[in-house]
Amino acid sequence: MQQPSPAPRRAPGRPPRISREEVVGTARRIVAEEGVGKLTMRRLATDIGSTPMALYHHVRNKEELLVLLLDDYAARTLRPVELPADPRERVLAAAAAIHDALAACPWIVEVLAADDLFSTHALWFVERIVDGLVDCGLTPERAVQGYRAIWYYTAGEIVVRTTAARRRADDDRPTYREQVFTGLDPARHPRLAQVADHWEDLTARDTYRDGLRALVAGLLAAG
Amino acid sequence: MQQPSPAPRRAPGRPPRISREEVVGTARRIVAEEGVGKLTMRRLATDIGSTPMALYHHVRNKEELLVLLLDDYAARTLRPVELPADPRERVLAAAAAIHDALAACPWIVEVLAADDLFSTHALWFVERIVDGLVDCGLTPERAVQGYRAIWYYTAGEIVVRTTAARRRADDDRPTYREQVFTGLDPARHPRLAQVADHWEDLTARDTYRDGLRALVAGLLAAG
DNA sequence: GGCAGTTTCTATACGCGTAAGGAAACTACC
DNA sequence: GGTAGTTTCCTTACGCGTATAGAAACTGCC
Repeated sequence: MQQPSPAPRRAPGRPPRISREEVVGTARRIVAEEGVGKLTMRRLATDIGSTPMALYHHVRNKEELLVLLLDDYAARTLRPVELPADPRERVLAAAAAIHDALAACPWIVEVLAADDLFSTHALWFVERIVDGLVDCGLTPERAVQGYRAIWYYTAGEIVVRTTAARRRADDDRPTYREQVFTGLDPARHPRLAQVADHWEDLTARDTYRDGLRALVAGLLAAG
Repeated sequence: MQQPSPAPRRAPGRPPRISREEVVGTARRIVAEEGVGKLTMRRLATDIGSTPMALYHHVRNKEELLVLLLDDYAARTLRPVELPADPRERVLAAAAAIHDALAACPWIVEVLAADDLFSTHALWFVERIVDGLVDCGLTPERAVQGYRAIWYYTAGEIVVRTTAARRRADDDRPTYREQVFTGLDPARHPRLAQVADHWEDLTARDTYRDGLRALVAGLLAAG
């Protein structure tokens, strides 16, 4: 009977002085304290007490670091919670939970544009969404497609809104939207001209849940 | 009776040697011939026969250049077309037209995350969508919110899909998705485990129009 | 002609992400 | 102990976007 493999025999090669956890943890601190704009590989290296290129043995590149940061964030904030018993409401609540968690930390926007399963720690919610859709009568296949539609809608909402907000922030010139509406020809675009005055208010309003409800209703009706 | 203002009197200051149109046009050529990855301010400057910083008098920064490029692209491809008479089908067709045009040039993804009105030249389609929703019985306000939901869904679909594709392209390691699914615990995530095998196929399928149809149906039912 | 005023272009420099290559620190085997 | 192999770390360097400062080329007014 030989030892299977978990022998704690030291690995060959130079022993590491920093760990992936330390990299991610320090990065999280920098982001939390000074914003994602201050997170550079060079800064991160000096904070850890190492050199920039040393980081690349623990993290493939900066993008992967950001993905790990998002995963870390999800692990800390996304916890299984009490969800409604009614399946449709369960879908809505799970999607809204993901949405609100992501919307609360707007720095991940670029990472967000990642994939449909953005984090292991969000899997619980994904499961709840797919499960709820199945309980509503969808086939598993259609439930997955429904989940994807919800994810597109959610990710799109966050990406569009936060990048628009960011541009407004570091940019004092008039919005592209404003330019469009001032030069609007009521003859060619009567509907838009009609709502031009309210547009700003309408877009400022948070209508994520309304759209989500409509999307889910449509998905269920189609299935 | 004095001349109103369109006197072609030369403006003061050093006469420009390059124009914004030339900048955008050359940028378009580079992108078309060698891809957006080859478009750098330095390369653009040498192609024009100028210096990098000279570009910044005609374009605020690279992001604005990309926005202009997108606008230019929209101007060339988005033309008013024959749309269905039925208002709901009109909404679907207009949204799909925007979607297909954008999906066909995946380099704009970051720019896409811009705003709800991404280009003057898409206004015609936006008008058609809002107008169609009103004709379906929505109030103008709800029609605008409906348009925004459609835009979120559309932009999200494109952003998510193209960045996922890009990552797969310049990355031979297993997908994050694959990693997640291999380590999936059927006890905790029965639904996901159930569809794990089909997931790859399901996500490869283009379900944009299905989701769009569901979303619009839900929007109309709610209004 | 000369002297503002205005606009455009150029030179230089900074910090960024990271590719390439070599030095350093360990294990395993002789 | 010596040598080979392996992993980690450091040094250097490249091209990127662009901030800053000043030179250059024009107009209008004296």
